[in-house]
Amino acid sequence: MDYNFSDIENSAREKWAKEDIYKVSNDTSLPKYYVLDMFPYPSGAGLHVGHPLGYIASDIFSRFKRLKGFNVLHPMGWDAFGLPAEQYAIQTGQHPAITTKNNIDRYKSQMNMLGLSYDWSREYKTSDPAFYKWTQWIFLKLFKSWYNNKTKKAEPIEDLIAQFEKSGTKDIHAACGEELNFSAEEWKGYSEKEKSDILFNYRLAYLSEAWVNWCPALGTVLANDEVKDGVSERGGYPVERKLMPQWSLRITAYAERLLNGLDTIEWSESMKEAQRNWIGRSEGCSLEFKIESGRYKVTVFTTRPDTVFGVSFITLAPENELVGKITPDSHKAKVEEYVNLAKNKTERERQAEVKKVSGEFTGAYAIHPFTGKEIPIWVGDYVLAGYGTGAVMGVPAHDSRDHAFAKHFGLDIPIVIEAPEGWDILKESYDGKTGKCINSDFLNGLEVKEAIRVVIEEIENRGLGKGKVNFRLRDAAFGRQRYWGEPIPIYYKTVVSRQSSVVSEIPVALEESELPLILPPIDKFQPTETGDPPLARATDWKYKDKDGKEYHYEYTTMPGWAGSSWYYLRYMDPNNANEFASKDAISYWQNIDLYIGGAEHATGHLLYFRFWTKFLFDYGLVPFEEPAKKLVNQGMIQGVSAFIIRVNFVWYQLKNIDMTGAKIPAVYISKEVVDSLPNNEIVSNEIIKLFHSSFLKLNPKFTNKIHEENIQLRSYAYTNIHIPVSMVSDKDELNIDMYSEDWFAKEKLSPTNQVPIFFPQNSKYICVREVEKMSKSKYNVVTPDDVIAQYGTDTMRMYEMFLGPLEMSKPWSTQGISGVYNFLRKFWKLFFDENDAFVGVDPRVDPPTTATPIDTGLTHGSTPTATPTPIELKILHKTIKKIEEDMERLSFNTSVSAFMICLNELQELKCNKRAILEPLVICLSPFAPFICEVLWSKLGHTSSVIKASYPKFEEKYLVENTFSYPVSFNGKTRFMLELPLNISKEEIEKQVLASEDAQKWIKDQNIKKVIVVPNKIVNIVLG
RNA sequence: GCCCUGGUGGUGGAAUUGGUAGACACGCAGGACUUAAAAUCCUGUAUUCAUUGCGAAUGUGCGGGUUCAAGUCCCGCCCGGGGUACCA
Repeated sequence: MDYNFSDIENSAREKWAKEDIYKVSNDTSLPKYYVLDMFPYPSGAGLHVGHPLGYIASDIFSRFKRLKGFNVLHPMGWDAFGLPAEQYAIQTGQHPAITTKNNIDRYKSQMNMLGLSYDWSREYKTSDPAFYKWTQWIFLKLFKSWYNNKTKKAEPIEDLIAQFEKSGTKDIHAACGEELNFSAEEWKGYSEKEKSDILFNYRLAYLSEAWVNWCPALGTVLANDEVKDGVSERGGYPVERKLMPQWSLRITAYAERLLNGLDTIEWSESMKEAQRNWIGRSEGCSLEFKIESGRYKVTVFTTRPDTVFGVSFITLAPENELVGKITPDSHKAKVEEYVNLAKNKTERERQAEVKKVSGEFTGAYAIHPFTGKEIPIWVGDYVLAGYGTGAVMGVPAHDSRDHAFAKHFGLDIPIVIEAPEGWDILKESYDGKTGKCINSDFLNGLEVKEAIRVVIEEIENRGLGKGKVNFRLRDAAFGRQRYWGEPIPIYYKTVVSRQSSVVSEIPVALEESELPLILPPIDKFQPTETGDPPLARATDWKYKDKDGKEYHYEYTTMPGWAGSSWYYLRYMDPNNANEFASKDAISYWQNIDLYIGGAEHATGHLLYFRFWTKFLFDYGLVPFEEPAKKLVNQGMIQGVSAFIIRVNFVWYQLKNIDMTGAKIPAVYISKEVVDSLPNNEIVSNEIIKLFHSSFLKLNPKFTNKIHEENIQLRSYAYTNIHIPVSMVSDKDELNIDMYSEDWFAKEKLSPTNQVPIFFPQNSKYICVREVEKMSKSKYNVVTPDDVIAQYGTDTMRMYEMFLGPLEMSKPWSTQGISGVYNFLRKFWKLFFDENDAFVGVDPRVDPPTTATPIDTGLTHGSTPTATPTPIELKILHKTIKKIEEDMERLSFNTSVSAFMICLNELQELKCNKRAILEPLVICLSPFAPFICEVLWSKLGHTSSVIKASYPKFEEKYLVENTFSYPVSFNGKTRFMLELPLNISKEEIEKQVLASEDAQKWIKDQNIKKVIVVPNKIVNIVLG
């Protein structure tokens, strides 16, 4: 009986569907284990071969944990809100909900094809009101909270209001936008609008005028992590800086906890580092400089207060409010011109001009707090408005940017640190190097580290500033001028101010009972003519109060990362209408034990979902501070693209069609062309750019082939590569001719269903191979569908694991897939005898004598007739142990090879004993569930192999009484010597030295030393 | 620039705590079966030299070092991948 993967898959699928095998219960006494994949945004392209890498790994691990007796939560859902669906809607008018649904269906069928063991009864999509009700609910919770720096947690805003009413801002240590000072009386005197504005300074979800990343092409605001190199991550459109009212989340309040929490979780070092850098904690102090005129003062933040005597100027950010206030009339025109110029620059221009020094003298001077000297105040766009105080003290001798600035404008460069050797004091910053203060009054002679401590003390004593910790992390922009997202549950109440009778709007939160605020239908997805977000188009979408008065809702929607910030909790209790998840469900499942997903979410999702978890923790809504104990980032499977540049093609008409009904064209490359391919065909990006106008990009199958064939150019003759006709559609430009069938005859090739593209000997071309992220626009996408159709799911699963370590990125290639396929075929054959019947395995004897853990669901018999030999048992238990160890460190590639080794050895012994093969089927089942399920039932089990128990490893079968010692001389291994295990070091040494082989190597040389490491090695040092 | 990663045969990769480098697989070469091909099976396969057999030397990006012993640890470089970028 041959290995027929499609029959096998069908029969296994049928069985699982009947038993609803992946259903997970919350109500169990078993220990829990939570394995989660980052849920995907279902894009139009479907899954490509890169997606399953993580899914397969987590699936194998889940199945393994189940065999080990855990109740495993392994769910999947959909991150359904997002930009692409809306962009598509704008272009086509098709509602994003429809596109999204179609895409989800496609994804789901592909996932099922991969045999992923998700409990689909827990599936949801973030765009479903039953789900986003709770996203809105958490938003409201944030809106109604402030962060108390004293208790280090979020607290209800009512408590803060109560304190304001009692004693104003006295003794309040809150995370806030700016430090405010008012008394209880003042607070009580404020208008409703003023109170609302003040509270926004403290709320964790707040509305404020903020500099945002505005993307005109997308018509929306983007978060910092959605902007790359000054352009939008999605689409690559230019991004500008714009001041506008903006919903934000006060993630900065959690900066310290987000940073410290990293030490408690098992994430890769690079991931933690990326988050640490993004949070960017730096210690230093604030320092005030009085301005000459006396009315104003500048506060700077510095990490190097020890260099305070080296300050020769102060620079303000162009956006700093002080600029307008302190600039004397004599300098006003020039300064304003500069400020406007700087403000109007796009992010990209600003970044591109990083190395260009620009600035303007304000005409104002500050007084040095220690020397009393006058210091000129400048404006410069190298100072960022959003970081620290938007002002820096210029220490040109010890900071490279200040140095460049001073040099450019001819300012003084006083040296205040003695440069130790190896430290280019003008160019490099201080990073743990040592140096002593000079020309610094009371700091003279002190080490940098010590000087920082002393000077901060002095600054604090004189009331000039205080030691401070600054974070690079900014609050997260939370509003998008978009339709396809969660509506923000806020409406705007109009109020008339008592004093001025000015009408203003106050944002008011919906009541919990009014949730969800449902996304209304709209006719067009563009912004309105007045520039309002698309939601302003919604008709009959108003908040009505008790008196029937109508107010408009917030028009912006939540960003893509809102739903994903808490989604992992919903799987625990997905249909709960009263809570985001019940307390019982959360306390059973706890946080994620293993989280698998792409590393590209390092500073986005992975930071936000830690933030939301900590927030929920503060209210006792979840009993843990970190959402994921262990995180593994699967590597990216890259696409390979080939570029054929300046080439003449010869075209052959399609004749046949393949089994799916599609025409399969192919490409032939002549021997001459291949022979002349440069060995190193990977040309740098520079060349690609140079030829950008004249190359044709080819489909990945073609590319893989080029990749493979180049390796073996010597024996290379011809290759045929499938290539979609659409890919060569610009054939006119490529001078493509029909080619005759004679040519095929001559070349001994079959022209059936092939479109040959011929590279004549004299054509000029360059072939370039490029490895990059798979993307539809790059024509380098390979879907798992084709691979599965050809080799089956079990092969696909094992092959993706066999490619290499999970975390490593690698280009996709099917080179080597036959190794895995052959393995499964041979494994299958092990169960059948020469007559192709499933009698190869010995039957069991009726009636059962003893119960063993592996005979769950057995219909007949229990004791195998054939007794396994010690060597067979050794092979089995060696494998059981190895797989278990590899699982612990998620080393799936080595487990696959362990199975191969095991099979090779059993094949050698022609072993077909039930006692060996039955446990092996269980071990292999997480990797190749289909074949194992079918073999399992052929072995006589009625229940699924999924319900089996992982075989118990028995050390006793591996015990050896001899060890084969490698004996080396001066570190070089010369021969092996088999010795008993239980003899002493001295005895080993004696026996080794006495051996014939050793004598041959020693001859008359002097033995200096003999190192014996029991069970490892013997090394003899001669000389 | 800074931070993180990685660099091992023709290829993907293995070597888990410093202890036989190259497991496993692909590819390739030779052989068996076959009219032939495919499939399958067997043998070989790091490099160089030697080859009648035995062998020998070199070898984990480069240069040093520690050690009886280094792919693994230390110092200094080079190259690839990812992140970040006036963060004071």
